[in-house]
Amino acid sequence: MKSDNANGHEPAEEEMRGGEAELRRHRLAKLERIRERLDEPYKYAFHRSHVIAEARRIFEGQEPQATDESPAALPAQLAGRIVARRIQGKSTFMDIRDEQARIQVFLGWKQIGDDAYEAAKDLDIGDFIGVSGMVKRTRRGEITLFAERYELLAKSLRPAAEKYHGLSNVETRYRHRYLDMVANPEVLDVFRKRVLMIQVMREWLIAQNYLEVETPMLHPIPGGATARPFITHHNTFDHDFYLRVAPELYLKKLLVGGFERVFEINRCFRNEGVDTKHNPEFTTMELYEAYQDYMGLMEETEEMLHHVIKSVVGGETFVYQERVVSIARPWKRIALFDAIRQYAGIDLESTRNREEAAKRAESIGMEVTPEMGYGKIVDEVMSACVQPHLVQPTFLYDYPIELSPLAKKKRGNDALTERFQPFIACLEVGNAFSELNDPIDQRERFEAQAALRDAGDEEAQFLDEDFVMALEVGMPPAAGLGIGLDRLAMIVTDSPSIRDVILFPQLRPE
RNA sequence: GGACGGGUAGCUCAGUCGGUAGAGCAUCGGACUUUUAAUCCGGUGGCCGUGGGUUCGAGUCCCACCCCGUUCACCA
Repeated sequence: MKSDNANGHEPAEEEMRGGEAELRRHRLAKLERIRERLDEPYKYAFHRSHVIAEARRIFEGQEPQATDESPAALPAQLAGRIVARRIQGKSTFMDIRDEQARIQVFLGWKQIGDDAYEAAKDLDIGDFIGVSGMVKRTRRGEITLFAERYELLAKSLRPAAEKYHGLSNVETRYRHRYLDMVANPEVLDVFRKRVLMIQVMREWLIAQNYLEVETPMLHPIPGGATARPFITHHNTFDHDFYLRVAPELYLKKLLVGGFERVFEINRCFRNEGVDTKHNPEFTTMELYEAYQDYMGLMEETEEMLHHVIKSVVGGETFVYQERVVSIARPWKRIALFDAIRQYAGIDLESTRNREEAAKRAESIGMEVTPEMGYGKIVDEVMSACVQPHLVQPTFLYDYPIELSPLAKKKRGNDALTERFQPFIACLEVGNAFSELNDPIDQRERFEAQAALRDAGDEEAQFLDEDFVMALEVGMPPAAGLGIGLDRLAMIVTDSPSIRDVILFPQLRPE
């Protein structure tokens, strides 16, 4: 059983072209030799005395002064992946890396013995090894683990990426993220930041007495956002379901049921285009707070985002794509129509007539197509003329009612809703409003959406009877907020593409 | 879906006017007992994204298609 299972008839070999197969054959031959020496190349465990960063830190702490006679040394057993190797006759230097740090390992023929030194020739870049010895500095000052013993912990059969340029092919980086992480360890930092960001936000919400809940991903009726859904099928019900486009309606049903502060951090799915700001599945945080309105929530949102971003970037300013962003409070707040007047130079508020709005948008060079309604025109002007100016954190508020079928009308202005969106570094990172809790109004809004749908708008929302029924049971006044966590992760990690902050972004299947 | 750019060795990339497909790194062999992008000598490694076409001859020119990126459209 030991030695006759590694000689090369695996299907993987057939998929490889010449050079790659040859590199793999070399490693398989080494694997074979290792087994012949009765050394299991895939170990079960290894006891580390320290992680590498810790060993380095302790060693640096006990280093003697330059005048001191005896050199400092730390006995240690460390483990990691071999990331570089410099063979020099009867001595060899290797760099090994664990999750946090790297360290140089010195293998000396005299120190580890002839057989072990010879066997070390079957080690490759990419292998995991465990090494016991003393941490000391070399003559050139490099902190180094001088090996007394080493053992192979796991053999790598695939060649490593180029040591200087690394792996830069974006398709390979996204399709095989593990290769990206191995070749470009700074990628780990991006995802650590993303994880920290979500963790800090969750802790903040829990500290504010929000209850974290989970609502369905499979929806009989897609709701809570204007978006095209994915369709899936349940076999025993013999019924189609939709992957959720938003958790909104379920979360509001929980307010009806009696919870007063709920949030959910989870995936949403939208069957739409893919680009640097959109992945088919993405992560949002949605919260709902009873007895609150949008202005109160705006204050809270600012406090939360400020806290989260500061915790992750370590200060009140950071750079996103070469522009300096300051999150110092208070953040700028501007009504959507004021922003349009200011940045686009046109007034879209004084008319609610679609044709007039189209004419004014066209006057500043916007293209307006026949199927665009009033709300859509406003949205387009905002995206084109206002959004590019919102480098510093800014809340836009009071959106036209056409764009917001789930938001409450603005007090004293039926044409607007009490809605706001936070923008940071010109990215839309969220959406919030005073939640519509009038079931009659809500039904009318859904009916307006149904009319849009009949007119061919595939993204218009469906009438959700159970949701309207819930409102009829009675929902307290409330404000709700959604934050796009992938977008926020882009901002705090200075990533130009959403794919850089999603571990396994969706690509066309090979 | 449109426009533009890209796809050549395991990785990073050259490839001129259409004339035998290259480099560095990795890998293999040799030298080397303190290197760190180690160095020196020698070798292996190619469906040039796929399929057609033009041509005596195509990595190179033409057509179609596939995949990736950017951007526009749509959206968060």
